[in-house]
Amino acid sequence: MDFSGNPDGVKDMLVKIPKGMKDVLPEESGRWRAVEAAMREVSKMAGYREIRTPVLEHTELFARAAGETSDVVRKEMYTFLDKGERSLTLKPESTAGTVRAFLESGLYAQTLPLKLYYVNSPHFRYEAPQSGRLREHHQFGMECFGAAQPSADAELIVLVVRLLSGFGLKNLAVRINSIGCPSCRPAYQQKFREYLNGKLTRLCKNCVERAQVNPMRALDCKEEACQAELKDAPMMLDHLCDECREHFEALQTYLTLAGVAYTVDPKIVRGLDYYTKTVFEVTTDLDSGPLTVCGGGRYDGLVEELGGPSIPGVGFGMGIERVLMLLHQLAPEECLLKPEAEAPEVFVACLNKGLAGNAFSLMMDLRGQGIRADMDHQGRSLKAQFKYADKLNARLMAIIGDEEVAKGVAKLRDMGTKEEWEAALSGVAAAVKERLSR
RNA sequence: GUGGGUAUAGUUCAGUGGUAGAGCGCCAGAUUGUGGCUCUGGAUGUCGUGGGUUCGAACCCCACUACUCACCCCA
Repeated sequence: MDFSGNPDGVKDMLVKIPKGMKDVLPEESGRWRAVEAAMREVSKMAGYREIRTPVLEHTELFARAAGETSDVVRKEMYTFLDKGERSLTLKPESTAGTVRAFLESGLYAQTLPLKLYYVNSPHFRYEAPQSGRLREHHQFGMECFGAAQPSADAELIVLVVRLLSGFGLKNLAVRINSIGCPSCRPAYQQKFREYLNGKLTRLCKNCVERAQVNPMRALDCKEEACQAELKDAPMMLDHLCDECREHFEALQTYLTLAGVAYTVDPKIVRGLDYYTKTVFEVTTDLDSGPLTVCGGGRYDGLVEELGGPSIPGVGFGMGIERVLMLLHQLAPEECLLKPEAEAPEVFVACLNKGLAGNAFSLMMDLRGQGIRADMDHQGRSLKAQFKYADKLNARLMAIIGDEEVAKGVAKLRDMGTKEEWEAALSGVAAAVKERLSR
């Protein structure tokens, strides 16, 4: 690439992807399509249907849904004013937009539950990028509206586990918790806040702040000192109301019925304020520590919070980049994800440029009959065409020289076995299909 | 926001003051109708940017920028 005509520095901006963004190159895109296809398939099997919501929403929507005190809203949103002075935000998560669409389109007036999924939904968070954490990432997510029963929570968790293990992923841990509901959480929060207030001098700066705005966040603080102080802290699980406790117990019964292993982790609280009752995470252990692949929970108050009727919801989000990252670490024989074949089935070569037209016609004929075919566009020598075809991983070659043209045939070569034979031009497609089916 | 690390060919990187290097990749030839292997040859660099020290800087010093990892938080 020649930038000699550009002033200094232009190259850096012009041919430079913005921070935290990533291109999906052809090398990778097949894997993306394969995981997306699997996600669509499991969704369909469970009666979930696809929804696509815009990348932009009104800033207020996320502030109301995620909660003003959440880190996402406080410091990680991509927010800007458009030309009409409206504050818009690139979505940091998809539940809020899904609820908005659910309400705005009147979907709640239809038969419930309504089960929705999205796949490859782009999300943006303005934060320092690092391994497994980009500013733009993509999520597969499922949301179920109007299902108050714990079987709906369990359905999602089981589906996630089966999806991921279907890819060949192992060492996945399902962790669940209940963070109560408006009838039991406030009393607990008061109690917990009082506990924290007695320890303020020994907690980290963040936890002191949390004690005021959102005390339960202190539970998953990574500071060892804080964890030590929290050892005897009151836990939400011990303060659930009857309804929440029964819900949580039933969820565990369903998971057991499905044969899904899980652990109860009373310290999972999640970063979004809208969750009620069930919260869960699916994590995997990397050298660098645990990595959350999927997180979700129940949000029975969210639809109402956003101005709709009182309709319960439950859902999750799964980071597609993270799933792909884990698949990448698997040994080839462990990875059960099979991207579709893209290599040419036939590469059409010609002996000299004068025969390029014949090769072109044959290639087009093969494509018309559903065969992936390719040819050289650089005027390469025959030898170089072989090398090129080899690079492309072509299964067969069809060679056209002056002799072949005179006889009205093409010479076929199996690139694996080196076998060669002739086929009449009109019968090349049939010969190729016969060979490929072996 | 806080703290590390890195920046040299298309790419991965070596090079600790004195001629700009290697592997891989790319192109060509050995093999004028045949790929993978081998051998031979070839092209490709303002050594991130700006300043300083020095007879001399890719190398030492300062600043800046970018990237990257970790913390925080999350998918």
